[in-house]
Amino acid sequence: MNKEDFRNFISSKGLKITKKRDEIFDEVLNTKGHFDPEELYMRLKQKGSKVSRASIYRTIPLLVEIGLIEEVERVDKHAHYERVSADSHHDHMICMKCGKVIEFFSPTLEMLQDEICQRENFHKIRHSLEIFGLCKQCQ
Amino acid sequence: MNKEDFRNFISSKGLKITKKRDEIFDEVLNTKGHFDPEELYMRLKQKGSKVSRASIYRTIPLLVEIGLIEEVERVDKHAHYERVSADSHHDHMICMKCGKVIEFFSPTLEMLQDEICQRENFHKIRHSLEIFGLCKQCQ
DNA sequence: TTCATTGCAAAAGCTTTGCATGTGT
DNA sequence: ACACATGCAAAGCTTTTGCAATGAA
Repeated sequence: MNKEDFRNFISSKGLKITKKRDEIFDEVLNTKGHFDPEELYMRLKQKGSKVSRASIYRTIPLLVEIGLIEEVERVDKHAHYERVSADSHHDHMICMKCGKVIEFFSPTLEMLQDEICQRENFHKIRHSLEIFGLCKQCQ
Repeated sequence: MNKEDFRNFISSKGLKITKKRDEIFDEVLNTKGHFDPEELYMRLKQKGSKVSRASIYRTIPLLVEIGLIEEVERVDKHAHYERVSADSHHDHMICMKCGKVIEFFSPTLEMLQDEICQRENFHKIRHSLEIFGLCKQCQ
């Protein structure tokens, strides 16, 4: 996923390539870990961008549609997103008190899932595992 | 979990056993599957109850605390709850073509998760595993 | 009597939308 | 020029809260 893909996608939908969309795309591309719309907005503001919250909210669905990000979880009452990176799948532990998200990856766990799917003749494409509980600090 | 437990819990917290709390408790006890606060409110209204939304919102945390229900997922932008039934946890395979849901349970998988959480000092309360792909028929 | 509880309506917080203006094609 | 995009402020929704009245212990 690079800017070229993004632009082709935008064009092919009959939409327009604009400065604001570019700024948002770039910022998300540079983002590691989770973010919510407000954080994204603030980060752009700090960099001197003049985007509005409305544009953030209007662009996020496009980024989801093109597969750049996905909605992870609504911890409190707002949405959280995360960049999809083909090379680094991982699962999540989510603290029910402070909302912290701990990413982890377990090859054994992945293999186990593959086995279970084989047994059921289910062709696995992707999965999502979220463990809810209390982080070290909040217990 | 029965009304006796509920009343003891309420009393032991120095709170009061009221008609409204009873009504809400009864209604949740009779609920199968997921619900959100609005649905619960409407169902009570239809049965002639005079509860207010405020009481629904104020009582739900008590029901969560006593373990009658748990927050399942914020699908859209509002909270969803589900009655806890100790005997039947399971995970899901979801067919991306026909939408079929296959439930499964793997003790090994559960144990593995417990281990991972221990390693991170994360106190696990619940989890949700969803595998997306194609079922036997749809491949 | 004494606090907790309730309902109401107002407030709060996140997200969406109408509209006039601006901009890519 | 035309259609889509943008910002702003207002509206929408779910959830929370202050307050006066009510009710349980």
